[in-house]
Amino acid sequence: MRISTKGDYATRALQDLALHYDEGPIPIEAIAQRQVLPARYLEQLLLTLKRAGVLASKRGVNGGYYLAKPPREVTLGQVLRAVDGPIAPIFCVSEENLREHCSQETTCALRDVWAEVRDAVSAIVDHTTLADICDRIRAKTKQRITYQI
Amino acid sequence: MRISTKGDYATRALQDLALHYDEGPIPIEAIAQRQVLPARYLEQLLLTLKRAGVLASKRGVNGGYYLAKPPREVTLGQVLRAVDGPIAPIFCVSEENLREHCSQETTCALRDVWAEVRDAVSAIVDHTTLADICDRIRAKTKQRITYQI
DNA sequence: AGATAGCCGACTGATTGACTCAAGTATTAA
DNA sequence: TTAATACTTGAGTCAATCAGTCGGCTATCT
Ligand code: FES
Ligand code: FES
Repeated sequence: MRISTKGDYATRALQDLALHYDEGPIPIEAIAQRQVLPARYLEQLLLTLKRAGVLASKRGVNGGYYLAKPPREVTLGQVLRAVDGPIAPIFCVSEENLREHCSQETTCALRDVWAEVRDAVSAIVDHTTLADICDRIRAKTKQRITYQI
Repeated sequence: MRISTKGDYATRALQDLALHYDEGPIPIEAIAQRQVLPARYLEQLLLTLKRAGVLASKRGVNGGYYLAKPPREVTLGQVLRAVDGPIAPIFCVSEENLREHCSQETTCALRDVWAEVRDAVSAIVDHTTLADICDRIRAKTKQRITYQI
């Protein structure tokens, strides 16, 4: 039940871009350094995120990537589905793949359980937006500062 | 977010064993045929399940595998953790691995989300027992028969 | 003794994961 | 107009994991 580094890296990158929303395009290299991610690898992740409509980009000097929509409108679910596939833990409960049926469906109750799992995970990632992430980080940071003083 | 074939096959096999609880030891080959699974592969899965305390076995003629505990006391979580690793979607929220910390923890709100996901999945698989699975199957079958008549 | 069936370790092939690289194109600043 | 910047594209690499097989051993029952 792991998410891949793609999902990990992509969400970290988006978290970073959300924190720097309104600062114009941000180059891959800047994100990679702040989040400590391999730049050339991140490159292709951001590209697929762009193709998925989550990101937009600007080339050349002062170019970079930026969110195509405000942080409030981007969910983790969109990001995860874009870089990894569907959320479903097993093919026979995938939102796509509706044609392909499991041979044992009639005598198998596991399918229902996997569907529950899928729905539970979806419920979380589809309701958590980048804005929520930012809020949590700011809350954390504030708390840390308060205690430090 | 996929479960591997190990998790898939193991749960299918246990579902089968639970349905045939009280029938004494059941040979691998019988399970493999009923559930349409590769027998030699299933062999090693059942063995790890035995080492995990979920199954017991008897050798020789009329031997086979059987549940070490009644179906009511075996959860899918136990099975999944035995054949695949921990449920956590990412290493930094794994129940084990408590020493290893993520470099970015203080400026990363994703960790909390992955923890939510882990808890949501755990809640399902740790509360679903093989007995629940059997009940569901029997309910399904009954329904099917009712409609067929 | 012979048949059955689990136990154990090793081995393999294919796929996927996690990257890296080279060359190209658009944009801007000097 | 040239140079620098930075995204775009496609291909290539390397290792690990996955999914499964195989041979031989040991225990048990008839
Ligand atoms: S695993 Fe697909 S129906 Fe049981
Ligand atoms: S991913 Fe581990 S703390 Fe953010």
